[in-house]
Amino acid sequence: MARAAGVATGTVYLYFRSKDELLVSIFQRMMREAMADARTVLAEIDDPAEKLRRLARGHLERVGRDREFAIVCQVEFRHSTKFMEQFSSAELRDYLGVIRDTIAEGQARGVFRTAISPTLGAKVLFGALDEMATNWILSRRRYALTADADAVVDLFLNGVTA
Amino acid sequence: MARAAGVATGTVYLYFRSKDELLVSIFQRMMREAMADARTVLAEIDDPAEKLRRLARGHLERVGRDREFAIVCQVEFRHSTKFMEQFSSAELRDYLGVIRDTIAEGQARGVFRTAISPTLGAKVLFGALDEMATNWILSRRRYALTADADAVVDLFLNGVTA
Amino acid sequence: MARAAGVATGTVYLYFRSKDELLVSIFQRMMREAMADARTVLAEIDDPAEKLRRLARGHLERVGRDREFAIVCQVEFRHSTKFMEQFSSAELRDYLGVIRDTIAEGQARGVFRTAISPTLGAKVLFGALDEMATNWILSRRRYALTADADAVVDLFLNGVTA
Amino acid sequence: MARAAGVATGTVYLYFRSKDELLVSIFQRMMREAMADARTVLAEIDDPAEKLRRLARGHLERVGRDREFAIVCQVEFRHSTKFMEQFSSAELRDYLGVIRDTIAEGQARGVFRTAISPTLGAKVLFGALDEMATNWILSRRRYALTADADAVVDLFLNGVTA
DNA sequence: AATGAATGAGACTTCATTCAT
DNA sequence: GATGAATGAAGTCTCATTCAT
Repeated sequence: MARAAGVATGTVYLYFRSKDELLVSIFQRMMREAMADARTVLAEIDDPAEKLRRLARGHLERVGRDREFAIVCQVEFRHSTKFMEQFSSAELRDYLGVIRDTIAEGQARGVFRTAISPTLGAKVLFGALDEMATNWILSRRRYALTADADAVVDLFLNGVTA
Repeated sequence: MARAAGVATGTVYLYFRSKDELLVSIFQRMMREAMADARTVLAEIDDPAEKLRRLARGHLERVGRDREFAIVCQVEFRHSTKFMEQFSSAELRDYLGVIRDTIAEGQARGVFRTAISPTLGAKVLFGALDEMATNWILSRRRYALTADADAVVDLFLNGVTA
Repeated sequence: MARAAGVATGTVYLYFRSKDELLVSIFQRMMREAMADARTVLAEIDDPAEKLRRLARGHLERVGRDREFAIVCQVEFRHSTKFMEQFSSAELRDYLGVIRDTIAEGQARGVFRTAISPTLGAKVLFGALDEMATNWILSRRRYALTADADAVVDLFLNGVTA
Repeated sequence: MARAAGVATGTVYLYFRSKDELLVSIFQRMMREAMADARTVLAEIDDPAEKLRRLARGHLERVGRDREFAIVCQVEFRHSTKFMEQFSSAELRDYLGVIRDTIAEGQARGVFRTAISPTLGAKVLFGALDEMATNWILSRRRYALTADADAVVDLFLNGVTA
C-alpha cells in the first residue's frame, strides 16, 4: 500500500491507526462509491429490471477497474470472521438493501414474482456477481469483467428454464 | 485446529506435513464428498431442474452440517490468492463442471434456454449458494441453511420476472 | 539410533537418560576401545616411531570401519561447546596422553627431537588424523581411510623438508 | 547473534534472508580475509618454508583475534554434514589449495621431499592448525594462540625424528 | 510531516522426551 | 520391558507497528 502510494511504510500510520483501520477505510470508501452509483441508477432509471442491470454493470465495472484493488476486496477483506462480521453488518447491508428494494419495487409494480423473497433475491444477485469477480481475479485470462453483467442479470430476471 | 482436536500443537504434524497440507487435505476431503454426493444425484435423478435442486440442497446441507468446518472453508481457504489459485483450477473446476453439464443437458433436452452459457450459469448458481453459506456463517441467527436451497434454485430456474 | 538398533524410540530411554547421555556413552565406548587398542600397541611395540604408526593406523581403522558412526563422532559430538568441553577434558586427554607419552619416550631414547613439545606434537598428530577423517566423511569418493595413516605418520616423523 | 549485536531478533532478517545465509556469509567473509592474507604472503615471501610459517601464523592470528567468532567457526559451522559439504567444496578447497601449491613449489625447488603428497600435506597442516584452534577455544587458559604457529610449522617442516 | 530501520509478538515447525497401552 | 503416538519447549522466521532522525 505504502509503496503504491509512493510513501514510506511509517507514513501510512500517520493517517491510519492500524492495518485493519486502513482496510475498513478502503472498504467504506468503496461502499460509499457503490452507494453513490446505486443512488444515481435509482434516480435515473424507472424500470426495476433495468435498474438491476445497471446496478450489476456498475458493480462489475467498479471491481474490474483495478485488479490490485479487487484482490484486496475479494481476498484481504475475508481474512478473518471478525473482520467480515464487522463490515457485513453495516455498509454491505445498505448495498444489499438497494437491490432488495429494487426487487420489492418490481414486485409492487407486478413485474417481478412475489414468490421470491427480495432479501434472498438480493443475496443471490450479489453472490452471483461476487463469484464473477472472484473468477476474474483468479483467471489468468484478462477478459473484461463487465461483459458478464448482462448475462448474469438476464439469468436473474428470466431464469434458465426455456 | 490442534486445540479443537484436543491435542498438542506438535501432534498435528504427525498427520500433516504442514499447515498448507492440512488445509489442502480438508479441502480435498470436502470436494471428494461433494463430488460423491453430486454423482449420486446425477445417477438417481433424470430431470435436469430436479438435479440442480438436489445439487443445491446437497451443497447447503454439507456446509450447514458443521459451522466450524464451514468457517474454515469460507474464511481460511481465502487467505491468499496463491492458495485459491492452486485448487480453484482442479477440484473446484470439477464441481462447477457437474453443474455446467447439468445445465447443458437441460439445454440439449430443450428444457433450458440455450441463450444461457452453461459455464456462466454454473458460476451464478455456485456464487448464489456460496453467498447463502457466507451469510449463514456471519449471521448471529442460527437458521437452517438448507431451507434456502429451494428458493435459490426456484430463482435460478424461473427468474425473478413475473 | 533406535531405528538402527531395531527398537522403538521410547525404548532408548529405558537405557539412556537423555540423548546427551547416549552420545557421551557412545563417545566413552569409542574411547575405551581406542585406549584398549592403544595399550595393546604400547605393549606389543617397542620402537616409538612404530608405535605412532600403529596408533595412527588404529585410529583411522576405527573411524573408517563405520561411516555412520564416524559422522556421529565428527559431526554430532561437536554440536555444542558445552558438550565438547565436557568430554575433551577427560577421555580425550587420556588418548592424547598416549601419543604425548610416546613422543616423550622417543625423546628420552634420543630418537625424537627434544625441541618438540610432546603435548603439541600429540595435538598435531591427532589434528592431522582428525582432518583425514573429516575429509573422508565429506568426500563423495569411498576410498580406504586407513591408507592415509602411513603417509601422515611419515610426514609427522620426517617432516616435509628434503 | 542478535543479542550480541544488541538488536532484536527480527533485525537480523533485514540483513540476512535466513540463519543459513548468515552463517554462509560469515564463513565467506572469513575465507575472503584468509585468502587475501594468504595471497599477500605468497607475494611477499619467496621461500616455501617461510611461506608456510607465515600462512600458519596468519591462520592462528585470525582465529585468535576474536574468541566468539572462533567458536562460531569451530562449532556452529560443523552442525550438519550438509552444511559442511556445501562449503568444504568451494572456499575451503581454495584455501587448502594455497598450502598445497606452496608444498608443490617447495618440491619443485628441491627443498621439500617429493615423497609427500602436496594434497595430503596441506590437509595435515590444516588439521594441525585447526586442532590448535579447537584446543584454544576449549581451554580455560587464555594463552596466545599464535604462539603455536611456529612450533607446528617446525614440526611440519622437520618432523619429530632427531 | 515523513522516513524506513528496528522491533518483538506470534506464526509455523521440529524434535527430545514422556507415558498410556 | 517395549512401544510409538503424543507432547510442548524451543527454534526459525514474518510482518504489523514504532520511533529516532
